[in-house]
Amino acid sequence: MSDFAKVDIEQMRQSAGDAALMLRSLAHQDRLLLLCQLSQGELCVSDLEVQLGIQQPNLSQQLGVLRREGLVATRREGKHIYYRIGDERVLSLLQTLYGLFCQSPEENGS
Amino acid sequence: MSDFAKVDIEQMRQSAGDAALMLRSLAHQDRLLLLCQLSQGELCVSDLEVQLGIQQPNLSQQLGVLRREGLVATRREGKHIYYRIGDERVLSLLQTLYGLFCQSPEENGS
DNA sequence: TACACATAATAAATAATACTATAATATAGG
DNA sequence: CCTATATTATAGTATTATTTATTATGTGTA
Repeated sequence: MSDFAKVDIEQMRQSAGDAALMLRSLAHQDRLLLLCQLSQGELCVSDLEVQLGIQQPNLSQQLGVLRREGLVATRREGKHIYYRIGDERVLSLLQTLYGLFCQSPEENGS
Repeated sequence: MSDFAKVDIEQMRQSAGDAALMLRSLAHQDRLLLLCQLSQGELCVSDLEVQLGIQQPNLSQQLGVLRREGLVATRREGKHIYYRIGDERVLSLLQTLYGLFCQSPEENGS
């Protein structure tokens, strides 16, 4: 409830487009779970596959979405490919979402 | 980078589903703009129509999406229907998004 | 060769968009 | 009251795009 929209409408439109683009990548149960896991550290695909119980091609497809948007980055180590968060803004958003959806209402400081 | 996932995987799945649902409503340029406008105070449909330049039925359709998800609430005053933010979590998210997408990098405290 | 992962190529289902038309509600004028 | 008009919502629809799961195949590494 503070000082949004000191910017003009065209800039707002631009920013809203950018934000919507990122939100679209986040607005997916599995991808959100993936990012949560990765927010705690690097993991390779087979780790994620086990933890989330998603079939490999589907998993790879969702990781591809996140990769193309730059939300995750990768590193190869032998036969494994390790994923990590690749955009700091994702961490900010995850923090906010964690507060809103994963913490019990009592521990809210509002 | 703090203490995500103290919750078990099933709770995470549930929370991720809830969060994804809300994010889907936000992940849309026009709806995001609508919410930004409303974050500064009540507005009626025709106000929004002028400010955003969206045709009335389309606008009403997007408002309907937000209404069904409880993200906005309404109040009738004469012939006009005033919309306002109906879920505090939306304000939190807008704040975060504002910081990430609407402020210049220099004014970031990271 | 076999393992780990990515990509491709679908098919099926679902959703988004822009329209036009019409309905519902409220007020104003006669 | 009755009617007209303004504001908003809903319905119907055609078009297009997106998502999802699958199966198959490709690529890089050991």
